[in-house]
Amino acid sequence: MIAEVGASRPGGRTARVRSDVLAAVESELAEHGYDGLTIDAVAVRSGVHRTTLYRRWKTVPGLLVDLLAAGADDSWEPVDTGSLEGDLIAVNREIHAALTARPSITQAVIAASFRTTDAADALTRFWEDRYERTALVVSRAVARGEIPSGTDAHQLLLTATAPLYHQVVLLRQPMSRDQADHHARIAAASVR
Amino acid sequence: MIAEVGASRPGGRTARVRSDVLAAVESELAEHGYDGLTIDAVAVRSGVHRTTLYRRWKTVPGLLVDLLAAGADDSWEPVDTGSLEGDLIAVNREIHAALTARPSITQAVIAASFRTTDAADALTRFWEDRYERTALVVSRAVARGEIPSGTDAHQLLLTATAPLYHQVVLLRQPMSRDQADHHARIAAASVR
DNA sequence: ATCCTAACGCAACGTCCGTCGCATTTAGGG
DNA sequence: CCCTAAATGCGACGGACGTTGCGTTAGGAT
Repeated sequence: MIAEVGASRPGGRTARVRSDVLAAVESELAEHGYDGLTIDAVAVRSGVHRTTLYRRWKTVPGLLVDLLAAGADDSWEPVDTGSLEGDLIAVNREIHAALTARPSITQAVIAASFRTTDAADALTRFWEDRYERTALVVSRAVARGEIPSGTDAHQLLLTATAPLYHQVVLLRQPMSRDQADHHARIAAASVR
Repeated sequence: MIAEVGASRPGGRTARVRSDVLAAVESELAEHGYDGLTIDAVAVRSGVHRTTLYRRWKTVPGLLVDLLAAGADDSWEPVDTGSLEGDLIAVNREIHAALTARPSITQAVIAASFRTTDAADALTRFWEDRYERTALVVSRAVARGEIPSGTDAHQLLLTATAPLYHQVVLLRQPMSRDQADHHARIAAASVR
């Protein structure tokens, strides 16, 4: 439904159609925002027929999920700054950048996740993967002897990252990079 | 558009229609969830005509906003437990209850806020009001001498409450009351 | 008790959205 | 180079959604 993995005919026109469509989605998103995102508009802009969009992506959330998948880096790892606090700050700055980008694909997918269970599941899986990978900063800190070995990685990452998401996505208020750093420091200090 | 404040004829049938409709919204929400919530279904269940719903509430998000307004307590105040940590735990438990209720009106309004700017604005105003009132726990703690007077109330409340919202609403994973308490304690400890 | 009009009920209409059947193109293998 | 089937293009259809004009009901004031 989403990925072209294992598709029987992934090359040539099919791939071209996909990239055209996803590019159109991003442009439409930038111009009209999520609530103004329409399958028809994407079809017109991309030059791909409506029916094809309905067949391959079904819904607007489906388009955004695929856009997220196309942009996801399978080899992503949290940067190693040499300290837990530094690592958490780096993580928060990445999230900050993703949420304040124009258009923010992350924010669009979040919005989409409230409309179809498919999108909700895709986003949940994406985040589970990301939080799992990010847990590396905790095990590195344990290895350095910065924090005790029993530390709950997820709770720690939640303390660091949740305020950022909450402030920007749900409270819909701006958050400066300094504030994002601040919450990373609080999280780092909470486990010392 | 939303509130009946200052309406020219708020009594009798009009009020009855409103409560019938809002009750139907809650029932439909419980049975079919937010994405299954339809104006037509609410009309049928409530016995109120479609046209009336479109005229008074316009959209599904409009219905949910009014439901939120109807349930909002204008005299709400955070409970005073005698300590900052206790107060924050109490706040988090209220949020926890609101998010895990079935149906959770809060979650439904959050979903609605991604569809219309009206709903987004209403939710933002609601939360601004709540966070402002909740800042009382911070000033009480300052008065007690628990924390320094320059403490940023919003950042502190963000540290305490954001993990709860993030885990349940965005990550869509369960959060125990103990975990909610835990994050309240971290927040309290972060300003000592 | 009577009147006025806000609020509601009702039916019909137009539009938008998603689907379906069929024709056409083209990727990928023989 | 040809053949097959997957993928796309195309037009039309049906249904859901929101709107509009008009008639009816009932709240609130005189």
